[in-house]
Amino acid sequence: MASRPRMKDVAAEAGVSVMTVSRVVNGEAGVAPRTAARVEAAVRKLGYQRDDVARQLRRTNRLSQTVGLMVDNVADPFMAAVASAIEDVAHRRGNMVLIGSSRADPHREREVVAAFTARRVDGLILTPVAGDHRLLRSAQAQGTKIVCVDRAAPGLDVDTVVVDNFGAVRRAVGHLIAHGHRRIGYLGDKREIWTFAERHRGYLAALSAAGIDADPTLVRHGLRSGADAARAVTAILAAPEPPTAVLAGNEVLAFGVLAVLPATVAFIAFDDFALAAQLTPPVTVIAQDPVALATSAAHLLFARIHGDTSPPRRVVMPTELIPRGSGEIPGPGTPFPTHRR
Amino acid sequence: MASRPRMKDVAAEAGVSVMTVSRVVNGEAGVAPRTAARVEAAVRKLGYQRDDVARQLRRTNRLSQTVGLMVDNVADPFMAAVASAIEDVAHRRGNMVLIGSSRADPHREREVVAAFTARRVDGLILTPVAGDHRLLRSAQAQGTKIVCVDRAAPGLDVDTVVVDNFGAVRRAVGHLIAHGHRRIGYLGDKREIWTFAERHRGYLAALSAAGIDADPTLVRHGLRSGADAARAVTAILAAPEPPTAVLAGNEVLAFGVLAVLPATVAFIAFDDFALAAQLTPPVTVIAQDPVALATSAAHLLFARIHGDTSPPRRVVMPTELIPRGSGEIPGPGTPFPTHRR
DNA sequence: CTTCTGGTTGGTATCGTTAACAGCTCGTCG
DNA sequence: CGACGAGCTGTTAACGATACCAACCAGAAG
Repeated sequence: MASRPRMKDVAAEAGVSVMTVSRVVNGEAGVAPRTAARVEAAVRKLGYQRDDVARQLRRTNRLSQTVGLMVDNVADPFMAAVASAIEDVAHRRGNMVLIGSSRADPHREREVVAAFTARRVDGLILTPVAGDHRLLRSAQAQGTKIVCVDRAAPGLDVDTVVVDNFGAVRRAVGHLIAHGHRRIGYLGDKREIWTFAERHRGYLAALSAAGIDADPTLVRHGLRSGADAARAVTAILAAPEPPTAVLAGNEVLAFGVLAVLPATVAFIAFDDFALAAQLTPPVTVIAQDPVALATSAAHLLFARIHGDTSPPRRVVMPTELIPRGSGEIPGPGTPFPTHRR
Repeated sequence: MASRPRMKDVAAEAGVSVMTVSRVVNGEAGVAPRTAARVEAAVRKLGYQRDDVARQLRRTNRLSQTVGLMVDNVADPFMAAVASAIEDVAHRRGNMVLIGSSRADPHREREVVAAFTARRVDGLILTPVAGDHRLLRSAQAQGTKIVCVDRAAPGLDVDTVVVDNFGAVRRAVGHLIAHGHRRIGYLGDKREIWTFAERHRGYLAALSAAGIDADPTLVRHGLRSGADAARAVTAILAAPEPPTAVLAGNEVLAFGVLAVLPATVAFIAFDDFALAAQLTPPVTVIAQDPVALATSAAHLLFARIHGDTSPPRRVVMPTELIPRGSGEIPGPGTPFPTHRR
């Protein structure tokens, strides 16, 4: 197994110094065309490839051209779309993406962030779990740029790209109330996650605005999978006073709910998904654009890496309530169907 | 903005040499407890974190504890599941994952692989696009371990974890033929991709085994999105002699097809997906297990990184044809419905 | 003929860490 | 009481590249 050639091997082969090889390899000016050609021939002959590890160590700015992306779980379609969009922007800018999953576990989140900074990434894009931001603050103080996407990190002074989760859910639950529902179930992921805290707040605000007492037995937090959501909604529906409408806090939970929910119960899901319009009834959703969210976050991050020192921004992207049918199933509060079924 | 503390800063703070700091930071034996405690206090006080870039450069084995994962497109749910499973195994083994997308573009594939090897990753997990494996062979010769997952790389001598795409599609198309279909559409991604070449071969083999002449107008290659698939199937159905059954080569294409396919046309999709059982009719699928595939690939890779030099293996994981209804819609060849509808 | 300029090229130190080895301080044993 | 080994700590030289500066060589200018 041939070992990797070094610059000095290329230099020997081409009969020049390593400095000249360095200049040619990095496309710097000031090398005679004949010399450069000889070096290039040697590079090809030996299959030389610059060692970016050594390079990063020596360079003045120490840029690694690598950013870290910590998501909750890449298998989640929303996060997958985010990851894909970020990789795309990074690729266009000649950067690579290190990926890590927190699985909503603060301990694992710390491990992942520490591993990122130990590798001296230029920046971090995070969907943070709640909690202790000491590590992030220290990374930030040492020059690592940070952007939060989809979830804010209260108490941390960083660029953040999110949607108005509170407002979107308040409107969606208001929509259900307008269709005659008074007992509405809420299914969400961990309440410590900013996004779900906001969505739950929106749910409560809509009920309160309509003068409906919130019934805590209709609410389930901490659901991490479709199976969790299916169990939760089954349990809620089996109760003496079951809800007539249900809101699922994200796409993954919606999949679980849809496997068990009777078609008579109204339903709205946060996040649009591929087959929403093909189901019976078609599923009303709160749509957001993960690609736009992620692209915006990536652009913010690269701006910071390249020296933008303006105050942290919070970008709020729009959501859209798409009525398709499931969210317009009338509730007991309206004796007659509304104008739209 | 405080700059990052070095080992020498910690050494000065603790009143010891950098070697002692190195030993403490790496948990090596042979440091007096009192000294270690002083160093640890200094580490905490300064917020020191080891620089893995410098460390990797100096260490004898040069392991970066980083592997590169090149998928076609992380936004694809199948690839997202693969990425998630690989990240999970890597995390358990104290490794990180660099991610890159080829988007089925051989040029971009080369760029991504080159960026991985320039960063001196310990290993690569690839879903390769067709073609030229010179770069991969050279990376391999220089000690980078390589494993292919979901797609084989003919001509490259590496561990490979795949399913029997040929056999699975042959059985699925045979299933459609057994239900009376003779005109069956095939929708696939680029034929240069090994997996789709195999699936298409399986399609042709099933037709041929039943003595049916393959009609090339029923076949579409190179479909990269649900929208592509929707257009393709619409066109095929508008032809004078439309198919009575359709096979979609993967999940993403299935989503597109299902948005436009009349419920009278039989349908089978490669890959199981979340709402397949909730559609009308429920969708018959060829299920495979992306998590098992990826986990197996990751284990193979880490075994290689840790010195396994046995001959390259090819692991073939099972698929399962799950009849749910859409694939059992009878065709014109059976005047009476089969025993199952 | 000397000096200067601009275009090339090379030498040396260094990035932050670890490998290898050297040296110091004890306590202990012959 | 001197030597020895165990335990601990420090010194030096890399790893593979780039930053910085010095040196060289034409040809042009004085």
